Amino acid sequence: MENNSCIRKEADLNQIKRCKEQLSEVEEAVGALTDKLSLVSNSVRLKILYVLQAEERLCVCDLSDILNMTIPAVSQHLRKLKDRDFVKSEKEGQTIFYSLRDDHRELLAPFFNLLNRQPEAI
Amino acid sequence: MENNSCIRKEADLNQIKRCKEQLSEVEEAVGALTDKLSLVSNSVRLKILYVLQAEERLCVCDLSDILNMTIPAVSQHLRKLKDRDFVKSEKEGQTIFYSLRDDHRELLAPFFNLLNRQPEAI
DNA sequence: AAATTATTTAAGCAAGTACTTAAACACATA
DNA sequence: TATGTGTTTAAGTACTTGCTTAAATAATTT
Repeated sequence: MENNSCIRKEADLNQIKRCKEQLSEVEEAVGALTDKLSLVSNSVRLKILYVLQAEERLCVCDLSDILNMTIPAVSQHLRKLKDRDFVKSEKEGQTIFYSLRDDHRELLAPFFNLLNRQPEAI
Repeated sequence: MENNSCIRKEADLNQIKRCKEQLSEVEEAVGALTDKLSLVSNSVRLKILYVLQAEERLCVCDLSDILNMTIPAVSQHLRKLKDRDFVKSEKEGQTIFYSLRDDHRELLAPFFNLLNRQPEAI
């Protein structure tokens, strides 16, 4: 990617410059946002977040049953969600309960709202 | 995934049943939402959407220059965005201009708002 | 201490993603 | 009609993802 010879004769160079500047300002924010969205854009993880929002807390075993998935599969999703501060865990005996953290409620709120409407709304 | 023998003795069966029911109601919506989020969760595509929102319209060549990527790489992202009704295209001579569609403005609005704040906001 | 229960971790693999390069296509101009 | 320009398409490939199964860990019960 060096041969930028493609630029049209009629290209608006000011527009291109402006876009580059605008993008450079949000570069970091774009990375932070897509990092989080890539977690939420998985249907299993979105379901986990959705039920946790409704139920306060659930253990790995509960989620495995609810989602009809193996324990390790669920556990691996939970780890990703925990690593990115979407959920927290608390141990009680040998059971580990997961619950939503407040960190990303603002990001998640519009999604939960959409889900609670008709599917056509999306 | 059949051996559901894991269920804890102390499991709240009503809670699990309730969760399953709630999930089955949003099943379709979850699929529709994650389908769209998986597009937006790519930083190149989010940048494309961001500049299109600010600039009304841009051609493939402009975007290639703005993003510092090859033309085919950009074109392939645009196709995905077009297939999912995020953008539309209009031909003018041999140049193809892309612009944002209104279809998913509601989904995108919170992201653009976040990007226009500080990176810490995300 | 041994066995059981709840969970995590690790290795392996099939599928998906995003790029690259080369070729094809469509329109415009010489 | 040949050449150049703007774009798409296709094939190949490196990387990532999300599952599976098996083994490891940790707390509880026998």
